[in-house]
Amino acid sequence: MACVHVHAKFPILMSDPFDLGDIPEEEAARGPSISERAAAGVAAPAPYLENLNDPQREAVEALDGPVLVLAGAGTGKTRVLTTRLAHLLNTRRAWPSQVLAVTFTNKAAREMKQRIGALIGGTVEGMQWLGTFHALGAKILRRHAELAGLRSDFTILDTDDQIRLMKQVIQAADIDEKRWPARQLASLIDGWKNKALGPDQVPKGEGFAFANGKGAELYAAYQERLKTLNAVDFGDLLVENLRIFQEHPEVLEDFQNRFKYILVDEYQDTNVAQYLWLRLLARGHKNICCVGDDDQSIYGWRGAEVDNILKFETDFPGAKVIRLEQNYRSTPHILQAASGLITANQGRLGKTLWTQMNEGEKVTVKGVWDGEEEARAIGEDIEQFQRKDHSLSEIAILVRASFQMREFEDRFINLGLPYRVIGGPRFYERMEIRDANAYFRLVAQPDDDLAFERIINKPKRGLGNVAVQTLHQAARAQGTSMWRAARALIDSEELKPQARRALTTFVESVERWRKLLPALPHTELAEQILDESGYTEMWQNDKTAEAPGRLDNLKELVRSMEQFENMAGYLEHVSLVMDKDDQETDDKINLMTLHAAKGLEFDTVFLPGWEEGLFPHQRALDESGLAGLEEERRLAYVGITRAKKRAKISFAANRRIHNLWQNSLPSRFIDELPEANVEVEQQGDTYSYGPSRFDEGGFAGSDYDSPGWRRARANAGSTSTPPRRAPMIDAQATLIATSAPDAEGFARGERVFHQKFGYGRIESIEGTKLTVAFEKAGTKKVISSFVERT
DNA sequence: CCAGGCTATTTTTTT
DNA sequence: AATAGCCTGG
Repeated sequence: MACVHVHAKFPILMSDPFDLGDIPEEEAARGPSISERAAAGVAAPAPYLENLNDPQREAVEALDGPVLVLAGAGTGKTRVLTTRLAHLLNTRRAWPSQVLAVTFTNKAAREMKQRIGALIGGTVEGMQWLGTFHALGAKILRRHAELAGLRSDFTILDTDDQIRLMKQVIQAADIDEKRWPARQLASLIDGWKNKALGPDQVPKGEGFAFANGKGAELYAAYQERLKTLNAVDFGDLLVENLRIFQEHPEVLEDFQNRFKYILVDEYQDTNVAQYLWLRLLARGHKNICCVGDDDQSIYGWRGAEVDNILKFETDFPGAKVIRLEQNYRSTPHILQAASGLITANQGRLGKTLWTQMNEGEKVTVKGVWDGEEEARAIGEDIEQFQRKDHSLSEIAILVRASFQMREFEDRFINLGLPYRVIGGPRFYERMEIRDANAYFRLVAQPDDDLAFERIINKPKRGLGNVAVQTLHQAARAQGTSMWRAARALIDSEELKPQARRALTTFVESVERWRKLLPALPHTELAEQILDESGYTEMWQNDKTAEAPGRLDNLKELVRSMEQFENMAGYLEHVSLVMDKDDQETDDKINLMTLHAAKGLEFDTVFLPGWEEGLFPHQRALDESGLAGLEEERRLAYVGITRAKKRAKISFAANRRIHNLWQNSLPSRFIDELPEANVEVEQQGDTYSYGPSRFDEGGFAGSDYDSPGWRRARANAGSTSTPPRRAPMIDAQATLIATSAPDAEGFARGERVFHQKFGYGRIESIEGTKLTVAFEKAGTKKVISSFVERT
């Protein structure tokens, strides 16, 4: 073994004897020798430790046993994580290949690799177990695929494939796909997999929730279909791991021995399956370190269990809990505003964030007339900042729902302010990219039925529904894939001559490409496939506005394939990594949802749309009650804590949602902000009214005593109008949510008053929606509860 | 097989 | 309002 230098920069990774994929078990279990470890201790304290504060350093140095690092916003979480890892390697506690480091997103994994590389120098190639839960799950599953009834070249289906497959399963079970949409089943099954429940473990009640009790049955059928397709979905990547670990203890033991140290990022976002996976793997050496912040748990709706982090100490006895509370990001006002808000939540571990920074500006709250004015006001603010040399890329607008973005985009285009939208549809999700990938998949994996079906008639080859159905039946009858069925069919008389000819050409082409697979560089082959299949041509002949963009994307796709060794490598990447990292560095305003903002920071953060119903979102309240409300509040907390210097909250009195004008109340979160850290901003000529707390305080210039306003308040605060559903009340009998009342008592032709549009006459009524011909504003659709009888 | 019209839908999003 | 997915009729 190479001699050991203990410096911050040295080629640790080159000497890892375990770096070579599969290694004998006993060897894997052996760490660096005693003398090596002792030598490490003698060396001068590593320089990277010196820049840490006390708790940070403690978190880095507490290498043994379970550790939970509660890292508040802006307290140097990533730094601790990466430094800890570097320290681990540097002190020779483990070889890089013996450390399991898990993140949620590919972005986080990339970042971690980069930063570790910078710390210890050189490459991080030896860290073969650094990645997302899913990527690591896939890696393990590929090694032991046969134990799960799969071949190691199984396909990983994305959401789209999943839903198409479920559609087939639903149809096969003779269930009305209209009444019981595949989407819904998909999310149910997803939820079950997040909880690590197999088809036989689905709780009775939940299985009943779909297709009159067929839920679990369909789940089982779906799993069966996956197995025949030699495919898994995202959830399976972990669930199958769990199954293997449970059924084959020797395999589990192998991994337990291998992973001497486990590191987990964003632990508050883990779901049950991930938690079980970690717990099993950590049972070996018990050196597991989880980093997270219960106050930033905002993914409950997709299976994350805040409970995991809340009960860490119980799960891992003897766990050390370290709190990182010194914030290096925000000013005291911002920090206190956020802290004050989050104290309204019940289930939390509790942290007290503090900072050494100077006081700074208070958080501002502004009420505006409607969404358009909100965009106008923020646009003006930004122009002001711009004049003071505030860089645009240090400004962010964080919205609750993406439809809010439009108003800002419109406004910015108008003002000529450059902006970028973060998040949104991803590269690999675009239709043309998926189509291209389906071609590649079919070539590389002949039995991939979903890929086959996707492109069999794309471009149109005269193989329509009839032909596809025939193929389906043939495949099912023979118990093979559609590809094999197709090959058999072209030698038979079953298809019409036309279809038969088309299918023959198609099959021959695919076979030709398949032969080229080992011979030709995969990028060249990709180009050839796209050309010869007529796929490129299809878009060239398409005269719609998107066509040129799609062709560009295809070119970009082929270009980006270069970084992979071969087609198989590319396909694995594409199924696990749905994002593409091209980080723009231009000076532009950042526009994104609050969810997308987690982990980011900006000098100035605008937080528009703080209105009841939008934020907290009505649906979160309706569907998850108090838990939903608390998650919304954490989202607000995340939003405020993104700001380094300025946080600017606003709310509108009127907002158009789905073309309906809604009258809105300021968000309850506004009232929960500590008064001392908030400044109410007013625009001189703007009609505005204050949040309830400011009611008495004299919020000048408002006429919130109008009938509409009174009515709106009454509506939100009481159940005087009969609610459609029972109002949600929590244990303290606090009203959480009431659903919108019906349009009871209104009649056509009646004269009404609306706060925004004035007087008008009702033209028609559909449910709670009224079409009203206003005297000044013209005909509009409005919600009945915001209209006052005159 | 395709076009065009109809209807239902519209929180957040990763892998 | 806008859009996407689905069905029906030619």
